[in-house]
Amino acid sequence: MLRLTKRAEYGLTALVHLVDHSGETVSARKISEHYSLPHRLVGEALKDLCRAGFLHSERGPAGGYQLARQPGSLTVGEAVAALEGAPEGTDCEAKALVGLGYGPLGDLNVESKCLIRSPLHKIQEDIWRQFERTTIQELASPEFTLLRNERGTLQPLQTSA
Amino acid sequence: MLRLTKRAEYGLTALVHLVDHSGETVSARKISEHYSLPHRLVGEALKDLCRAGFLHSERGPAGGYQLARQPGSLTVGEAVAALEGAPEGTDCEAKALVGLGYGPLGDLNVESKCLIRSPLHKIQEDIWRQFERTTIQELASPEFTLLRNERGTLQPLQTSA
DNA sequence: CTTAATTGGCACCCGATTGGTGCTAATAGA
DNA sequence: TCTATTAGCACCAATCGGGTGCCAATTAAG
Ligand code: SF4
Ligand code: SF4
Repeated sequence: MLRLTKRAEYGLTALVHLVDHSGETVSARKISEHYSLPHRLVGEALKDLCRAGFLHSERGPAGGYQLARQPGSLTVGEAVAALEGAPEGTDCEAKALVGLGYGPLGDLNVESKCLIRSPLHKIQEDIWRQFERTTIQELASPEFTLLRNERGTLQPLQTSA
Repeated sequence: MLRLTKRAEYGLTALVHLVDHSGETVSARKISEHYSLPHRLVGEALKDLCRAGFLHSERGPAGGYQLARQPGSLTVGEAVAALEGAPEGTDCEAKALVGLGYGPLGDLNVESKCLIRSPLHKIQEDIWRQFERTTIQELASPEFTLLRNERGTLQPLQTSA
């Protein structure tokens, strides 16, 4: 129920690992052994991410992968879409308005103009919007989330205890 | 990929329908016919919601279901958990802190203290947190979302166009 | 009392999805 | 040459999920 595929999980794990080892060239085997994952599947996920242009690959011994984009600009949504496909084209009038620049981008509540009243549809939209505004940088280093919310209502936990 | 089950979809649809027909007793057949859904599955979903105590049921002809709770206090998380099960017990130290009252409830960013660095886990948590703070009232009447965000950064879309 | 329409509960089937592997080619360092 | 890697794709087996069958219990209507 409501879970990402293993392929997506492995891909995101690999991405986080590559963020943490920025600059290095890491092979699929290294990553799979580090997290005790089936190395062939990790390889498949990395291939997907490479095909999508998120990684540089190098063959041969001492080959492997590197990040090809800034981790702060690569969103979870893009990664998941590359790994297991984006949800079917959910285009409606409300969404078109966003694309045309009406209303503030990012955090606007599209639901207020939702036309087809399918609760499932709205929820899918909610999830996907969250994916598209979450970067793998935030995934790897949660402290970056605070930056994104500088204008929001979120407050860091008090560690005084 | 990353989708709710049909059972959850039908259940949420039925809940929204019951919100819109508050006070009435609506049968599974009526709902299924209204939305062109397989009526047996809608029935199964309604049974789940009834077992969870979210609905009152009445048998016999002219029987059916009614909401047993205020739609503004019944969250999507509760409904989905009853319909297709909650995610496995994701309890960690960071979450325990929330339960003990450290930090503001609701919108705090638990990730800043996340111990096990599994990106999948964080994402599941993100989604589930959103579920738990979304009520079926908001699902049925999006304008209620504005109320919830009165202190937030969200702005309603300009309908001037 | 009989009938019909509903909820309640559960088992079962079948098709789709998915986790995982096999196999082969291309690349490149030692 | 040998080996370790990526690239690509097909394929299998197990699980999951949508949907149905079946029957009992309940209750309104005739
Ligand atoms: S959920 Fe509503 S607002 Fe969002 S794309 Fe679908 S119809 Fe449009
Ligand atoms: S995602 Fe992190 S903070 Fe949330 S429950 Fe899991 S370990 Fe705890």
